[in-house]
Amino acid sequence: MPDTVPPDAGDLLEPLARVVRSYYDALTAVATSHGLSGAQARALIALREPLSMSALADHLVCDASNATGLIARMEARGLVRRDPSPEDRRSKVVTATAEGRELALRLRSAMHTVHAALEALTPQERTALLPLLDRLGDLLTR
Amino acid sequence: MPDTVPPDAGDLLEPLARVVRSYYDALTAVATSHGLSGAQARALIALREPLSMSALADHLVCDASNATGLIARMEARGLVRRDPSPEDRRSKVVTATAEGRELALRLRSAMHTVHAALEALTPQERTALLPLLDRLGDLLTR
DNA sequence: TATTGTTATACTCTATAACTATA
DNA sequence: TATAGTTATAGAGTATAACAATA
Repeated sequence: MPDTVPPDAGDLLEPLARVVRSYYDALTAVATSHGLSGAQARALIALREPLSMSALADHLVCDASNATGLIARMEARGLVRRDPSPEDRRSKVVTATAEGRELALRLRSAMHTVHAALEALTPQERTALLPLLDRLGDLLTR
Repeated sequence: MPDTVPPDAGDLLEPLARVVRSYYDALTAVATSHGLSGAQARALIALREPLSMSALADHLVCDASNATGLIARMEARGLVRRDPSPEDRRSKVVTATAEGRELALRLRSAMHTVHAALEALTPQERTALLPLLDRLGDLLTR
């Protein structure tokens, strides 16, 4: 008779919170090491493809006026550009500059802290973890 | 021959990010539904026990002047109290009021979104998840 | 009339520097 | 001298309301 009493939800909450915190700490450390706020890092990562101001605000889940200020600061720093849309003269297209794209690349690749932790798992652990994470994500977002 | 090719770290990153995002969304939704900012919620949760201003700033990992403004706003709202320390006349002790403690209770118990998702796992899934979360937390924080 | 983006305004969070009172 | 807390100041992120240009 193995001692496999299933843990209750409370037993899982603490280690889950620890994983979440570590994940966020790693990501914000990367952003600030490149002199970016979290909001700016998120915007830059979203700008893989050019986006209109409203599409960007939707993506960042913030008000359009907020996006205006955010992008204005990033434009002043040379990370993005705002061009008039050729299709709709009300609209503007936000594009990452070469410098912005290069920084975004470093931001993405510099998620290596989290990536390395996942690499350090054994193949068995990885195989076991994947469906559990999928399931948990489904449960949390439904 | 089962198709158990172990997933690489990239395969795990996306579902992990989804879990993390859902977790944070749930927590901030709880805080804002009670009219609290994230910083205020964190402070209130930290104040299970009375703390000095500097101990609170340490806990929140922010500057002391930041804690002054934060606690001043919460004090104006009747959530906390600042009393002179009887031991060190330079120091003040921050204590949650009855209203603040009641709100903190609701904040803690209202983590039910995450809790419910964990409850919805099968006993087998919970048993499998716990050691993996522990291991991942260790890898991320070391 | 509705939409896109901006400006004006205001509040919170955050930090640095200078200050007071106390140790 | 060093520490605890505050104030003054500044900048970033956030939202609401009002506005111009365009659809």
